[in-house]
Amino acid sequence: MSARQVTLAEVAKQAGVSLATASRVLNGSTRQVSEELSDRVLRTAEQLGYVPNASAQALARNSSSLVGLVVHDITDPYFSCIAAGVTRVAEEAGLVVVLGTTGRRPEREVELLSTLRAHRARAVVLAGSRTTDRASQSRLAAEIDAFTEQGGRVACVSQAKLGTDTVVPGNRAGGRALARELAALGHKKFAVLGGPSELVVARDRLAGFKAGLADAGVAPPLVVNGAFTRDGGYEAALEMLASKSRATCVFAVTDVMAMGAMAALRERGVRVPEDMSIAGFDDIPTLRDTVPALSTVRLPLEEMGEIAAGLVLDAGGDEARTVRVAGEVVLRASTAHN
Amino acid sequence: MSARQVTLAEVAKQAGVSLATASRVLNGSTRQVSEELSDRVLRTAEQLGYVPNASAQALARNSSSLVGLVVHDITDPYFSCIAAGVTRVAEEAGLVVVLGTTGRRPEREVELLSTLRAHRARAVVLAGSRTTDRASQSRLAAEIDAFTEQGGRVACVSQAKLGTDTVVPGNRAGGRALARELAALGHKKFAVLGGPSELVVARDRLAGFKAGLADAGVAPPLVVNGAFTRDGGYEAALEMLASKSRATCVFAVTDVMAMGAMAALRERGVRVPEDMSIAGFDDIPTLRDTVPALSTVRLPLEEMGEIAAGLVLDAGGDEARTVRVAGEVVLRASTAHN
DNA sequence: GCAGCGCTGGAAAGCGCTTTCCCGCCACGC
DNA sequence: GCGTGGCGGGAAAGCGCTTTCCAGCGCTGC
Repeated sequence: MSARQVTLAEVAKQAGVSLATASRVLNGSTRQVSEELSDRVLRTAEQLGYVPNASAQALARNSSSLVGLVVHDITDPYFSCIAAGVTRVAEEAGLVVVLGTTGRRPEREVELLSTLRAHRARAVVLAGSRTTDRASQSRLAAEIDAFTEQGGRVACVSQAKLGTDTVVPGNRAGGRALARELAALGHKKFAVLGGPSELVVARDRLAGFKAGLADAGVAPPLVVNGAFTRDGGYEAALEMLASKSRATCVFAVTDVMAMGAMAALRERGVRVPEDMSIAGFDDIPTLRDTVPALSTVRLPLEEMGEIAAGLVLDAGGDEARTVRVAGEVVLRASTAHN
Repeated sequence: MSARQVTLAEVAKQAGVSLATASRVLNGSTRQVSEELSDRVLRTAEQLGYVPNASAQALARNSSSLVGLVVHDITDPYFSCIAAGVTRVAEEAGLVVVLGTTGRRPEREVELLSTLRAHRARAVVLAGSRTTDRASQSRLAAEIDAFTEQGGRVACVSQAKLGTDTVVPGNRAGGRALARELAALGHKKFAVLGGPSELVVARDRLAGFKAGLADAGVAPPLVVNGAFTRDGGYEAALEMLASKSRATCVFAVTDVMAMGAMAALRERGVRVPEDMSIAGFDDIPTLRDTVPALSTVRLPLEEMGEIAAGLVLDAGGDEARTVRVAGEVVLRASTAHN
């Protein structure tokens, strides 16, 4: 037990140099160290199995090698893809990712940010979807300020307007383009399975979709709201069916919701796409294996994670940068002509 | 900018007490502090917005509030479910989860463990699958030793024999039970899409499956190895079809592989389950939405994550504990009588 | 020949917290 | 009345590192 951790001081003594020199060698400061000493230090460090104490470094430097990542639910493919992108970039930069999950509770987001601040995380990627709730928005904004004032950087995925770097998917444009293509298939009556009305992402996609229908001269859709999850889609689809709407095409604002909706349709004996067409949004990887294959608006999820991590990691200017990524409509077997 | 972080010293001065007292109040040491002072400290801390510096605490206490979680690929539902379980428990315990992804490279696992050690992580959950490669095994074992000697705890999911706490799913038993049930459906010729031959999990499941077939007096299966991924399953299935085996039932050692295999069968016009039955292992959540629904061996993935986190977080005795979780055969639409 | 410079090495002052040690105070027992 | 012990409070010594500051040295340039 307790084979006391090797410290820099031990390495220095062993190598016969000062603490300062050892530190300079082992972390590559701006200062030069003669090759001879440098070698000696490197060698003894190696031989003693020296591992720097990250907490001590963080304390001395007043900045750690931690990058925060806040998501609602890591089992949701949307988030796990973004997480993959973020971790890849962070790990390449020699940083370490701290994963926080909110379970979709806005106050958890604030707590997590505060924890991350306590840990002097260098940066945070907020991948949760923004709500329109005033109170939680302002608490979040306060935490973000506290975080940035302390020298940390914050980037958001798909939630602009917080004064931070942001990766914004073309939610509105994607919804609009999708609506047009669906209308072009000849559908006249649409339904939308929307997310909770306070979620900005859901609202944007819905608004875009409506605009697209309007472009095509099609009547506004029936809108049914549900939770932003697979089960939410399932419930919403049942409700839609119960409403006796005559929709021939339904748009779920999220692929996960669409999956739930398809399950509901299947159970009720509604054939896709013969009886009803259905489309989602995001193009999560699991879509590849659904039958029929789901039409959707493709978002480069992992890449979005990478971009967010990139934004948050390179110093950048003072002002908030925004990177827009376009969604691409992908029609597959789940949507047919009407 | 730089609204210097509030320190304990400032709180103490402001409240008119010593550093020691402030510390004792704000972290609940064994020592008592009079209610009056305590109140004063609490109040000023609140009012100044004091957030303790986690690095400093970690340094002073020589132990942090970090818990490591090492997985191969966070987008794989198997791992993301385990991750969900681990994060839930960790967050409840007021700890913070550090996510590391290996991309299935054993040496990455060692690197990550070393990083985690540098951060003085309190514990680590290794969710990757163990390989049989000697060299990487011993390097990993060395890192694990270093980690535990430094006071950290390590738990593994599904990889026993490393001298650590372990959550072991009934891979062998599950495979065996599945084979029996499948044989009971009347199938005589089986194929198995196995993972890479050096993965212990894959081998165990395969071995169990073979044993089950033997129990039922059925001939040994054709085994095709592929990567432990969706695409690996796809490729393996194609290879199996090309081999002209007369198998009527195929077992993929992983649900993700089974998904890929189903895609391959679909493409080749092989109907499931009419032409061929197929079963997987794990029961990842996405299975709910495949058509036909996939038969599998259900593992309580999130719970396994919770158990692992639980093991690693409560001190426990010195000796390695092992928790076995049983797999439960779930027959669904993808398997039919022959 | 000497002031001045650039460069390398080391001493030491922190970084923000925890915890030991010590001190003074009070209640108690004799 | 005084020694004792318990208890609440504070001073200060670290925890392991980074970084500033200073000392020494060999050069260059006038």
